Amino acid sequence: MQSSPFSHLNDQQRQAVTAGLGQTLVLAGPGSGKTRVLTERIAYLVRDLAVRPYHILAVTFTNKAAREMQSRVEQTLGDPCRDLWLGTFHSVCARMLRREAAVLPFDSNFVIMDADDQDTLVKRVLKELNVNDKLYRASGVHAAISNAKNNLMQPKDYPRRNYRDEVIARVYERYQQMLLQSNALDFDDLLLWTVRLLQENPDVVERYGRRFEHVLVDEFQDTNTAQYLLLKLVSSYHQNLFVVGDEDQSIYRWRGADYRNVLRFEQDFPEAKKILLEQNYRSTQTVLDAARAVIDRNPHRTPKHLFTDRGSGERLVLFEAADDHSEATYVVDLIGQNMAGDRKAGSRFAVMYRTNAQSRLLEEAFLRSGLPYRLVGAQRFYGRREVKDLICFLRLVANPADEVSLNRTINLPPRGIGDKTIQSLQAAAQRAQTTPGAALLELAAKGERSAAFTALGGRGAAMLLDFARLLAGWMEAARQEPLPALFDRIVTETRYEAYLRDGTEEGEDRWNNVQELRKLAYEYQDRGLGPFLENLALVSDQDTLPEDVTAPTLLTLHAAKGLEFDNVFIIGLDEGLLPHSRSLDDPEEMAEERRLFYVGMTRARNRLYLVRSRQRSSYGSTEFSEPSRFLQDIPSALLEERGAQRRARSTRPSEVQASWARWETPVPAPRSPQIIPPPPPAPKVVQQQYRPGMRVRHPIWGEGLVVESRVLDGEENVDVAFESVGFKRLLASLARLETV
DNA sequence: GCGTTACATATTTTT
DNA sequence: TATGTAACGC
Repeated sequence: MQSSPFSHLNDQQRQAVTAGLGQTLVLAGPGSGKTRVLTERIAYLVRDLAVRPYHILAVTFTNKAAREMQSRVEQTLGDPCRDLWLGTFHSVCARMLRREAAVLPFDSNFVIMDADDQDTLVKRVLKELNVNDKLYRASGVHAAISNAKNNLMQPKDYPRRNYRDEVIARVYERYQQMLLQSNALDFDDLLLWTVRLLQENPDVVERYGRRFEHVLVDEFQDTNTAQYLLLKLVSSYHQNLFVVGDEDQSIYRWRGADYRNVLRFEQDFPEAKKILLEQNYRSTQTVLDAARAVIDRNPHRTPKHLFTDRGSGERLVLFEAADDHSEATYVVDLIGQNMAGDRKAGSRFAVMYRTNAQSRLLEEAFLRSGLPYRLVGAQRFYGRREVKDLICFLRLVANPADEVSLNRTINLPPRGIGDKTIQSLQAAAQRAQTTPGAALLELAAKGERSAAFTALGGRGAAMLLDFARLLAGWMEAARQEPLPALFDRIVTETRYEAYLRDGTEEGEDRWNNVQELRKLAYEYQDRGLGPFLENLALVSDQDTLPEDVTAPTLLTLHAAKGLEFDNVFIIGLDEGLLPHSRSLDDPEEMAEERRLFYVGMTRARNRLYLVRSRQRSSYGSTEFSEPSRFLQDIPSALLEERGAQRRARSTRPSEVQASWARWETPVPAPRSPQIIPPPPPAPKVVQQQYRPGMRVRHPIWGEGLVVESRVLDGEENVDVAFESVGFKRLLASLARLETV
């Protein structure tokens, strides 16, 4: 059937897959088949160019993407491809660092600290250095440190422009010291140390450079400075760097991601080939046009003209609810009606929102309606206290130098070791030039008669000795017994079960989570403790989510990236929420909010519902809100308005409107000018000249298509999609438009 | 050392 | 509103 091996690809995709040597930049719009391009490219290299998988490195951001790519490559090639080095940035780095630990200031069995641990550690340093933690909030300092690391700044490089910088630099320095003392790296370190490793060791960079004949990267727009440099280093020998991304889907700026790496790539490699994937296989043209109208307003991007052969499809629905309760009810009712009793149809729906807090009213509405739902993200399995507790016990066993884990577990469940005792242990360790963990183990080895024991003195010492013996026993068990046995031993010997199961329902839930974790440990019994811990640190929750493929999905816009659904609801389209109030004063952040909305819109295959509410309660108090500025950018020809205003005018409410009307609560009379609903359209004093669908010519921008035209304040406003510059809003009286 | 109460705080969270 | 943290008193 397949005459050519690439007959299933479009021209642009084929060009990308078979691109020659050197650097290649593939700008892939949403739904344009970028995963397919990446996997086909790998298969092409192996099958047609006889590149050994051993010489290929492919990097992604998520484990999910890595797994998917791995299995698709295997499918295409019909070979397990074990030598292919494919993984997330962080796992690839961890692997390299463990291999090359000989030239690094830590052991190959280092532990990886997650965001929680980093926070804990920052707090400890703030306390230790007597920093005013009201003025220097841990989260802010942590962010500053993380930012510095992402930009490859070490403590000594930290710019000290003011007193605050001075403080942060001091905290950073001590923080870094403590990590190394604990034989630990945080997420950012994985990247930072790898870059340093390659920069400072010519033989190492040459070894890896020679090995990786081809380097491929997914979601390139989300790379930070460290990752960008890493890619350059690792591809420095063969110079075959193939990156796929989309500036318009960069939504992790706040984590150091910089979509401008796309521009930097073009500057650094002027010879690079650039390929645009613009054919969309997911959405209707209406959805694409609406999304484009929104994203085209962002500066500094490559304009893209997404098209589809799926047809124009239905208009978007814009619904304005009276308050946030009816917003949620509207969504759930509509989903219920559309599912029409077919339980399995639920998976075709997704509800997306800016903040996790918004899921709550939705959940309540789902519960009331009796429909099942699937919530992505919100409370993270590994973040749960009891799960984290046990992970820390295990981490301590693997690496007794880990002070964060030691501090967390030493008095867990409460066994009479308080702050004071911990402090004296720390002091004793410092005197002996060792870590508290090592001091404990020594205590366990020598017992009551040791000098260390007497030095600690009194009741604290006895308690410490108890714990030290437990720890020593577990370490022995870790050497002798399989992982699940170690796990059980820890749970039993700490009486953790009794501590959790306090008779409450919550206690049972927590205990169940412990059982879940044990199951996972069981799966790792062949690989052992080290790999288990690394996996816990580097694997996200989405990977372990129980997949109920039949229920509607509730998720944040961030979590939605990379997914698609037949019907998408985006709720909370209000100023202050989307765009979020925190991004109002920074144009870069505002541009990111726009991208976030764009990502959400382009998840929809068929129908897109945009929902807002005139009033919503936050932190207990109720406030009025105005429609999101992004809504104005969508040509009204693409929208079907439903909801409060529309209902007032309509003589015969639709069934949907009738159903949500039950829940609607009366809107209090507006009291201040800014909450008065938009005025009714001004009376038409001008005859409309342009209609959607007409082709027009502009003296500068050339030909374009009228998407929408309406009369406002006696002026005809025309929205035109130009082939050259994209979307523009013009005044008919001023712009010298000609009809073609 | 531990449990209670008052109080501040509040995006997004691939790894 | 709800949640986590800090100070307080036993």
